[in-house]
Amino acid sequence: MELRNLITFIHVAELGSFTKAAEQLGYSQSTVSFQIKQLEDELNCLLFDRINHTITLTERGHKLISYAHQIRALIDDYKEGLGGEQDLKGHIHIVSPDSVCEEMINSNYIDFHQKYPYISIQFSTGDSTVMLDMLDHNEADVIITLDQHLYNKDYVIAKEELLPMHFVASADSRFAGKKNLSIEDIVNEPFVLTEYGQGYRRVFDKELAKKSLEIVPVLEIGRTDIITSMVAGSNMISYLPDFVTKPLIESGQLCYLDVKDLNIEIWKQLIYHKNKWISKSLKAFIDYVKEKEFSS
Amino acid sequence: MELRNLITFIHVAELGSFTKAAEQLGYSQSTVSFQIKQLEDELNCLLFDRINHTITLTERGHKLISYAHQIRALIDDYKEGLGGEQDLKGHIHIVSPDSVCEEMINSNYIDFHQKYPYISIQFSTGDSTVMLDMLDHNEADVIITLDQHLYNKDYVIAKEELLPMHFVASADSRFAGKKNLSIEDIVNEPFVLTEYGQGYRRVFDKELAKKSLEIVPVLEIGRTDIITSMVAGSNMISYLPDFVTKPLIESGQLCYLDVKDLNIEIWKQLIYHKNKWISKSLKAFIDYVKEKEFSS
DNA sequence: TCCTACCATCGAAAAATTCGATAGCAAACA
DNA sequence: TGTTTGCTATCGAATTTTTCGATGGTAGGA
Repeated sequence: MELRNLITFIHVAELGSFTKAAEQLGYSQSTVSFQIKQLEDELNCLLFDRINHTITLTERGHKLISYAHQIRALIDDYKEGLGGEQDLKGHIHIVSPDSVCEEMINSNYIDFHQKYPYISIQFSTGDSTVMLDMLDHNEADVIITLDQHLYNKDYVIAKEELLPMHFVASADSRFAGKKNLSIEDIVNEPFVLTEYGQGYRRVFDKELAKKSLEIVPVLEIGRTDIITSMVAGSNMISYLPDFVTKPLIESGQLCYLDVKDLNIEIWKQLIYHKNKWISKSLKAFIDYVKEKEFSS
Repeated sequence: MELRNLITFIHVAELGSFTKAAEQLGYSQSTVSFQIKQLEDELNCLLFDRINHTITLTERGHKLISYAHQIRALIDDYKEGLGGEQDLKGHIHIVSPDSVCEEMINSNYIDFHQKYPYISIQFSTGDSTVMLDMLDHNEADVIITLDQHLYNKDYVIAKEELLPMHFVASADSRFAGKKNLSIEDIVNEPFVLTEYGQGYRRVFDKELAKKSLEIVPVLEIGRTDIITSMVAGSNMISYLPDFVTKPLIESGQLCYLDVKDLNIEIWKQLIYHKNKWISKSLKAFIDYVKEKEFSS
């Protein structure tokens, strides 16, 4: 049974005429005859009595009408739903480094939820490798990386920005206020860094390696809030994105170290897979993140 | 949107694979690809994400699944309903002369209703001309005629029988018991007959005309129960089918007149239009009438 | 009686579906 | 590391289905 035939059937039944239905549908009359016959053959019963060139629904025809209407209604319903607001239901999985995740939840998520109450969001954290893998397996809808500048024809970069990075120490560190520090000056200090998997950590190590240097941190931990509070209360040094350290800088607990000779570019990138179907919900979310999470 | 594609879509979604769906449905894999693409093109959205040769339902795909299931369920439901008992719902319009109608209602209808409680029946009365016209306009499902033997390639005679006819008078009529009456003996007596439209009345008049005779009834009335009771209580004569007069003959209120020289054949025929779709209900009814209303 | 309106049917034309073959790609395997 | 396997996309050809126009028969109205 094909929908085309059911639609024709509805028209014929409503107009009580094959000919009129054909006109209305833009078919030839013989086509309508054929389509109805097709239905009748498949259902193995007559849908219309044809007596003296007048057609009347049979009992089964009558019953089919009601089913056909329901079917058509379902399809219309679905198609209408496609454009409508209720398309803003759904589930979105976003994966980002812990720091970004935390910031998002703290600053923006409530707003978003109020604006789109029917979109459910799953936040996960992961390092760049895992995140890209998740994109490849369609396990994440979008990811946010803090890493070197990524580019790959399989991915769409929805938005990106260069991320200021700083060495930070507690405000009363012996390096506080010193100008023109070199990386060599601090390379043997106790460091607390994010785990190696984290994008910017890897870039950091690699850049040091270029200078034949290596930093072995005394502590590695993903949670940047813990790192900053540790740095603030000890003589340890860390290397972190500005948005992480800013609050404690402003409150005077941390200070930047003026190290100029390490040239690292860390990008914050909002990425999804090029083959990903962007639902309305997802689009809303991406737009939201683009606007709120990225400064530019 | 065609149903074929929706069905394929359901299979693909359930199996999570174009290839497996193709096997299950007996299509080639390319056909399945094509069908899904067709759906997607029509709906102007992706139903599946295809990332690294693995497919996952998109949000819209997910929603479509639920609609598709509903649609399939409706169709299955209709098709199942076709064979089942619930097909024994319906409405039947039977038209017959008043006498037959009355007999049916009195003797058989209750039985039928108990056997098929969901079939609603409309009894109408009409004379032969009207009844045949109703068949031609699909206004009656079946008719029962009391008339000369009817035959026409457009009609199906479901059953027929020759109907004994008698002249009747009250038991104390001066003709009672007389043997070998001639039609001429009674032609000028007061007659009460059914209306002219009634089949056997017309046959009767025509047969008389062949003998250059005419009977002008003092009363014409369709209701045969009234005719018989009038005849029983007066000196009037009538000409009626045996099944109408039998009860009063048996109770001794009426008697047959022994008129032999009027050769009339009246048939009781159960007729429907050859193009009429015979629903299960209608078949049940026809079978019932064949068995109960016809002696043979 | 002619004319119009209606549906069924037929063969031809057009459109669609389907298939098989092929390619590209990733994952599993050796 | 290279090979095999399993998956989907795509292409052109073959096939099937759909559609059309023409024709025929019939009923009803003018």
